[in-house]
Amino acid sequence: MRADARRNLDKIVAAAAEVMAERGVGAPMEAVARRAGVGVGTLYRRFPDRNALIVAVGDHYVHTMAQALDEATRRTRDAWSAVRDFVSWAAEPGRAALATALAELPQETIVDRAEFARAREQWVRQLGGLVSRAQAEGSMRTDVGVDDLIHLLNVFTCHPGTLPEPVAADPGRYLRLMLDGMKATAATHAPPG
Amino acid sequence: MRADARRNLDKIVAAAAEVMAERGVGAPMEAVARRAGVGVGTLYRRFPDRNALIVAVGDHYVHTMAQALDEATRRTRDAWSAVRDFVSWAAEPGRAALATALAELPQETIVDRAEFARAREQWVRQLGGLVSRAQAEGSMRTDVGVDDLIHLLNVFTCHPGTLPEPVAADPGRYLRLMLDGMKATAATHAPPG
DNA sequence: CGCTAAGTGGAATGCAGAATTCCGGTTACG
DNA sequence: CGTAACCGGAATTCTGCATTCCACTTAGCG
Repeated sequence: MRADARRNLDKIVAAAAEVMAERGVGAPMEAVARRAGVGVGTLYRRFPDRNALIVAVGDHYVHTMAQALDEATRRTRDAWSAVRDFVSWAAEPGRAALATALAELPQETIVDRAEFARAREQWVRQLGGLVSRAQAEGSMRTDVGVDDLIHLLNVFTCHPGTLPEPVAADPGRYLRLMLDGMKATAATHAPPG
Repeated sequence: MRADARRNLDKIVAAAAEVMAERGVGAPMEAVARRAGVGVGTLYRRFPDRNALIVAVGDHYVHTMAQALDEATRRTRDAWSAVRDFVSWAAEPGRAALATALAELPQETIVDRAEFARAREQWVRQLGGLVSRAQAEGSMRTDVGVDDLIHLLNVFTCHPGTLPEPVAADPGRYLRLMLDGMKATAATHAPPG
């Protein structure tokens, strides 16, 4: 594969991640091409159909996510701070793009891609471990779980286009509000059941 | 106006509210018609264009909202509980529909409808008063405001289609988490500056 | 009960925007 | 330099929605 082709391919995946975050996985192929600074022809040569592109974005996402989680874990002593750090990182602009894959793909095509599933499962478990530790350390409510965390991450991070503008502008602020609600001291209500 | 026509008109507004909540104000007219159980012809006879329909939905929304707020305020002594009550009410299934109007209309057409603007302003102010009282009573963080509350309501209540399924299924749970994060005791961070 | 104006559904039409193809023109690199 | 690998984007086809129109029903008056 020629060097320039390789470069374009990377640009395309990055662009696709961004565009799909903004407009959903069904975003026009041409929008992706334009954002990547290539022609539609180039896009189609590399990714025969939309699914192929989605798969690429999904892989990219899962990989990046796991890596960030690793770092957050390694950097901090207490679990709660690590969770906080990771969430803040994930909410940063540009990261948003990646989450779309996670949010919308399950219904599409990636689910049955073993490799993707495994990678995703890995970082979810990793985050889950952190949550458990935080709860064991008594710094996090026990009536919320990893899934809640992930869902909320998705809510504030996917489809920025459908979010009220101020929220889209600083999802981190709201995510942190959410985290404050998840702290052990914040619990006011009986656990669900 | 014939009785059956009247019935259909009501069904249409209700359906439009639902559909617009799910798919945005630009939702296909046919989808609205189908949901309402009428033909597109009927829809167009009553509402010559999309705007007319949006206006109807918007009015319906604002009116319902103000009323609910009234009740919540009247029913409870302390402001924080009233806020809680109102938010819970607004998150109930079926209510979601209405919020879209608020979230997307300003850029569209309704803004210049004095009546709508006034009604909206009224209930926002009303909720704002509640928030101020809650803060004065020391039960709510002072680094968040009415706008935050409204934005979050919109996030969890509009476009249920773009929300992760569990969140769409019970937005109230997450909204309450959020409220817990807004309680005075939950503040961990310096107010934004 | 019968009449008719009011009301109805949905097929038909027109169009905007997106998907996908194709190929004459470039460019990396042996 | 030569050429196989790449490009961009015009051209064409496809899809989905808005909007119109009219033959068919029905509420409700006399």
